[in-house]
Amino acid sequence: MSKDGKPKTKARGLDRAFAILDHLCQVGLPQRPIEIAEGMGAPKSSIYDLVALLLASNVLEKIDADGRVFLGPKLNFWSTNYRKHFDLGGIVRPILENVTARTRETSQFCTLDGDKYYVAMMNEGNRPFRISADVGERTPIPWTASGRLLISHLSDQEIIDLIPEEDFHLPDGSYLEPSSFIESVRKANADQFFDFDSIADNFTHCFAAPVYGLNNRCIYTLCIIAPQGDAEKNYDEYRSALVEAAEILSKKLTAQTSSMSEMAAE
Amino acid sequence: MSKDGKPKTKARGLDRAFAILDHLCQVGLPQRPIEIAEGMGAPKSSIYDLVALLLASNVLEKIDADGRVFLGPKLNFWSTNYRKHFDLGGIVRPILENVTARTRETSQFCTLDGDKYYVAMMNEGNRPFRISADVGERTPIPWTASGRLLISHLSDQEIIDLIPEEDFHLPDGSYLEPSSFIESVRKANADQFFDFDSIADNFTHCFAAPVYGLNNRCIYTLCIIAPQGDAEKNYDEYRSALVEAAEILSKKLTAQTSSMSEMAAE
DNA sequence: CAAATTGTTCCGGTATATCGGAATACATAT
DNA sequence: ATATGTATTCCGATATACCGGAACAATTTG
Repeated sequence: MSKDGKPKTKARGLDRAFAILDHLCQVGLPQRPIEIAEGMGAPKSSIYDLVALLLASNVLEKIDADGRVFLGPKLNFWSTNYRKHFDLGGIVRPILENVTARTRETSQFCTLDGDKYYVAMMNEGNRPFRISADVGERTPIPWTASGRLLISHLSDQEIIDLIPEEDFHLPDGSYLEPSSFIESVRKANADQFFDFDSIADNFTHCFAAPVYGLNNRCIYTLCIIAPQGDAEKNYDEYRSALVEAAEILSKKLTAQTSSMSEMAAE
Repeated sequence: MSKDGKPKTKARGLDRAFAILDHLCQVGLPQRPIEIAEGMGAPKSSIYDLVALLLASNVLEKIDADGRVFLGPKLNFWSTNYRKHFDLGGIVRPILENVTARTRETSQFCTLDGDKYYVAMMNEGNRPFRISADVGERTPIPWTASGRLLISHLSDQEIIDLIPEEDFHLPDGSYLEPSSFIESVRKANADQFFDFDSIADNFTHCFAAPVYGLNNRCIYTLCIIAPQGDAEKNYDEYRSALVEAAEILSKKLTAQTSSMSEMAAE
């Protein structure tokens, strides 16, 4: 590290490679190596190297003749194995369907990726409307109801450290005080539930219930996105549907995980 | 590189990291770093390093207090994005269900990972029985009907180079001559179809039809696993059901890919 | 067709990742 | 407790990956 402000340290290939994958997720479209390098602010030659390596292992895939690449089939292979063991998909899908059947609203299965929230699975309600966040799209934690639950195991300081300053600036331009955000986190944890009028639009209401994994940490949430009128009218009904579904899911998922580690321990 | 037979070259972190993921897929259970190192025949200290890095980026996940790790939630995030764009899942699932509805047999969606075949999606038939290969399990290409189609774009030499010698030894102990395997590959390609009595057991029959991607390469297959009696009785019916489904799927998937690359090109 | 611009490959110096082996921590048996 | 065995961390030498910049190729523009 040099004496002035520039750390000037070489980035590790692994981290850069993963950053490429994250970058492509964010862009959501195939890109050429140079676009990736510029988009990430990374050295060109390194990105060319890494893209070639990732193509060779099929972690990236060449999409067109112009050299654009995107997430590759190897990821599908790994995730097929991941999902086989935790069986997200098989377990979660019917539960979402059940929630939507009971409430007729759009239901989602959400979790964290680093310091962001994302929707891992979605089940459209009977009268679908444009949802703020699409499947797989990373969204600032404070913008979401689920976010309150997903970080409730952290201390105040850890929360402050985790969440980037800019994520407290809500999409409507207003600023959410970290302290009042943390208050809502504590309340969500106490209630094992959180709901509020969506801050991404002004006509929907979000309900979120925690799904617990090992050592009772909330690792996923189930949530419902409903028009505010419906939400008010059916509040108790929706809330209990969601909480019950989340409890069932917690049991099923922890059963999975513990049976797997027992098998590993022979 | 030393003078005797030992190349003695350091492995690149990326490749080893990916090898760790592949190894865990193969084992199918959480493992401790030392088990991974020994299972892969890799240097211990390197594996400890890499496992720590992969844990930090959530590509691996700590499963129990003994330090066992397994595929992590980051893979789920990436694959959520992968699947969102290619929408395997959304497109393939109903097609498999349709095939199974028409034939009442177990249907599968298969592809390659490196020099091995695997089942990426499965739909159990109305009277399920134990299938030879589970979802996500890597199987030698020559053991499968789909394998013939998935490599049919390769030259004879490329096929020989790709497939490890030992994969021509079938599970029943017999040896399949590469030349006669290649013959069956060429026939499969000409027929755009392949079927045979399963070589993993002696009571099922496998049908496979090609799903084509860009430049008309067979990148996936649809297949049916049926009891031999049923297979014979309903041969034409099953075959056409599968071929029709595969054609529909080819169209849908290529439409996806090309629309994506058009968007990227603005 | 030349010039300018943009995209890709090549190359070499140096920061650093890999890996053998030693040191240490942990677990189990004596 | 002590001994024995196993798992993990630490450490340092050196092979090599990363990256700046030059060379080269492709594409667009005048």
